[in-house]
Amino acid sequence: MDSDLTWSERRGELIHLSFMLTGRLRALMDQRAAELDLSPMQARALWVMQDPTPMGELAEKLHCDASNVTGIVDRLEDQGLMERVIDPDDRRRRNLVVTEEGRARSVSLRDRLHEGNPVLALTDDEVEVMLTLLGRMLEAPD
Amino acid sequence: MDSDLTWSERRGELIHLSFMLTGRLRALMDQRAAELDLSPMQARALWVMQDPTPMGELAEKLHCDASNVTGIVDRLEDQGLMERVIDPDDRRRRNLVVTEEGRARSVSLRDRLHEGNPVLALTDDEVEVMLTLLGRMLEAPD
DNA sequence: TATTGTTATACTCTATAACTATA
DNA sequence: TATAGTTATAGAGTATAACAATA
Repeated sequence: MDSDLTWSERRGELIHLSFMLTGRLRALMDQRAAELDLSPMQARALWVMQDPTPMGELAEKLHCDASNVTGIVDRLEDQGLMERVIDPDDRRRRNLVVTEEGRARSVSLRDRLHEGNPVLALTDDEVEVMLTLLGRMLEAPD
Repeated sequence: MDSDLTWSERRGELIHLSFMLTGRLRALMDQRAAELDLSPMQARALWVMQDPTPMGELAEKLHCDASNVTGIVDRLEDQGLMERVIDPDDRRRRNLVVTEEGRARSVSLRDRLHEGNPVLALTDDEVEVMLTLLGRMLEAPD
């Protein structure tokens, strides 16, 4: 069916454009993070964190191996932005807690991510539509 | 104005969700790339390339420093996926050309990026809307 | 025995600065 | 002098495998 081919092509185009947007947003995030002395992964850790979060759970949220999280959290701890707290119920587990300073840094990052964000090109109505579509794309399990 | 505050919050939510989608798409890209023996940056280079592209232009498209491109292209050349061709009009310039094998690898990657892509959660009509909105977000200069 | 997290390793990515060769 | 690209360097991210502590 011809129209089917067209739909397929449209989806291909959408996938391409979504990766182009991803590249832009990544560049924006990394640039703003660097202004705040945060490496890309440190920034993403602060971005996705909701304390308390065990190391392994943070690894999942960052889409990387658990062994990497050790170093990333080490450097965040060095900056006093995060703390490891041993879970009293399971002493193997380290619950990550964002410090007050870490939360302040996270808020600064969030504010800076508005400036120059491609999302600002949308009208208010389009923002609503986009929120709905993003919600549908993200509701599927990871 | 109250409604203004709401719009601002909506945009904040949209920015947050767009970065969550970015994280998902990055993980998907890196995973599929690895299956094809491509590092994340090698995959992105193939993804954004449109030959012939000088080194510096590829650096811009990858949002990274020009010095990094040397190594990335070295490794792509090692795999026979790309070639440096000295520009006859300006012998300082190296034009990058994707080889036939490189193009095949690129097509494989594109095909694999459809499987498990969050974009598949959208209906055909929603895809059309999303294409329009993405186009508006990306039309502004980088 | 299984799980949580760390360490060791080798490779890739990263920006900065100094360099080569062309223009 | 200016530009295109490379090299050197130091730091950060990456997966794999082996390990420690705890369950």
